[in-house]
Amino acid sequence: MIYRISKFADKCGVNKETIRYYERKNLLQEPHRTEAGYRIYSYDDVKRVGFIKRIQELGFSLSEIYKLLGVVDKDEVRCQDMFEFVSKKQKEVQKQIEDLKRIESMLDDLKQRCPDEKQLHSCPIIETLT
Amino acid sequence: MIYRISKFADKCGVNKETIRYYERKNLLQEPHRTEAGYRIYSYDDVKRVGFIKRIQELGFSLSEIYKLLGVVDKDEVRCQDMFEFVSKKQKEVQKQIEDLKRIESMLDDLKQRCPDEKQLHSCPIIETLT
DNA sequence: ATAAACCGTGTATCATAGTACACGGTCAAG
DNA sequence: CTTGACCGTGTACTATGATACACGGTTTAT
Repeated sequence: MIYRISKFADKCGVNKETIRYYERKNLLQEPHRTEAGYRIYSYDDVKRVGFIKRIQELGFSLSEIYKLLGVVDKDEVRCQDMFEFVSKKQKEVQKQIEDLKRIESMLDDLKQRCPDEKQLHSCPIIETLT
Repeated sequence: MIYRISKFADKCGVNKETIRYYERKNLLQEPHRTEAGYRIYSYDDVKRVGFIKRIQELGFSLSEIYKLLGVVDKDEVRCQDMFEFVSKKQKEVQKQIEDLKRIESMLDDLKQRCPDEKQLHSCPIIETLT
């Protein structure tokens, strides 16, 4: 199974410009080419893009994924390194959750200040924030 | 109390380019000018930038703040509108928290798959995601 | 009087994650 | 054998929230 870029992008569920973009960003190594210079991809490449997309959904940026792929591509100590990567990201996500919870309760606070008849009063939210 | 842009930006705790940027984005109305064309600001403007910055920290984007300021600047029904703005943002933040919690538990799942001696095995995280 | 500090406008740049388009070559079907 | 679909490269553009810089005019301090 060998694909040219359009079919490959379809298989991966992404735009073909995204594939070229990932190549420029070195998330995908230079693919083999036909004699006319067309990129050709294998099913392994589909799996790699799948990996990128799934880990991206877990909150990793492309530059983090680039480093992570460096780990994937080397055999030594990758298990240890992956564990650390994931642990670090987990801590970041936990912090984001805490931050958002604080914001959520501040928004709730603001709502509590509103009078019951919202037509009749000056706005305490604006006053609180000014 | 009247300020030119540098002192004004200092009072607001932002860069003066940010002030000009907010003006371009219509978050600040066109300021009065000296005869030489220099922008001049009052203490009310400091309060307005303070409002922008505080509400930005609550997760509102500048384009949302732009709409919100439209509410602030009109007197009618602003209390009702503010309440709705804040409620809508609160729901968004709650959703973000839920999403991040799901991600956090997925990251935790991945960690659980790791063997105890991280040197010795192939990496289950990579296998799971591939 | 002159240098330093300040202000104006316009444009460019940063990071992030792509998307779009122009221009030209290649390939397959009718 | 020509048309349409596909591919290549390079460049520009999207949104977001600023930040920086060049070039020229103004104000302030010494």
